[in-house]
Amino acid sequence: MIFEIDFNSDEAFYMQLKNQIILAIATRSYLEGEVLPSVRKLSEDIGINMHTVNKAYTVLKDEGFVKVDRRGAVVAVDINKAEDKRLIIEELKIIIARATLKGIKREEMHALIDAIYDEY
Amino acid sequence: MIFEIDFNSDEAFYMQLKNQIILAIATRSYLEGEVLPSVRKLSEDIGINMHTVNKAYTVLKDEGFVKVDRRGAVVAVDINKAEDKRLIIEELKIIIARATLKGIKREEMHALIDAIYDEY
DNA sequence: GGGTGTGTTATATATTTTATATAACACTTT
DNA sequence: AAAGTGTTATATAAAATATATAACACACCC
Repeated sequence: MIFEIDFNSDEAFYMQLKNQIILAIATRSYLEGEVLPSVRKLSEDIGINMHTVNKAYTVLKDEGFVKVDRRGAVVAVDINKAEDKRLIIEELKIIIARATLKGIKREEMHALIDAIYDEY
Repeated sequence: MIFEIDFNSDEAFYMQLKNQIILAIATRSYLEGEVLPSVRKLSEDIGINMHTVNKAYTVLKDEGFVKVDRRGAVVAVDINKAEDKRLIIEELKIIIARATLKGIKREEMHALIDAIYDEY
């Protein structure tokens, strides 16, 4: 799996990487129990600092997507945490507010959701 | 309409305000053509700096939700901008990746979407 | 016409966040 | 033993965020 940092983006590097890893897990590019690349290896591959990769891994751990031990960062999704779900719904409200105002009707949104779920 | 800043949140003040204003527009608390509170008034009301409110307004302008003239910031949603839609879809992919991993199934997501659309 | 209220711009300062660099530590695996 | 893990510590630099004070150009109203 190749991750890529957009150095011109205004999104923080660690956040870009975190999101790409979440997408990789959702699309089964990484399976439960698999070990992510080491912070040193990945930082070299994508051209950012080791500590920035480490921050991405730490956030992924805090958000319940991986567990980290001496072997490395292992995919381990912590499901059914009420707090996670609440946060997701809050973010959904905002993005759908934007979507409605930008002319995305309910039916189109459902179609988008289905298309995305089909990839996961 | 009352906006409120969570001073303990790790989300930037201008971003909190920006999102609350978008929600207010989506829920018809502010209608097309209405003037938002002045930057000075609103900054006093919610307890943050004038320039921070101004930044929220500027971002809302850049994202096509208001137009700003000498009268103030007027609600004026710029619909059907392809770039806006593309960005929304990108963000949807990430949030739905998180949702699926956290156990939110397709049917539940559709239900959530409907519930949110019902409020708009 | 003068006062008030707009957004806007400029300058300055302080804090926090982000990113990088180097080094070392404790532990595991080979 | 050697190499590879995450982790911690320290340091530095740049960018983002937030605040403060002041002024400007314009619109509106009494």
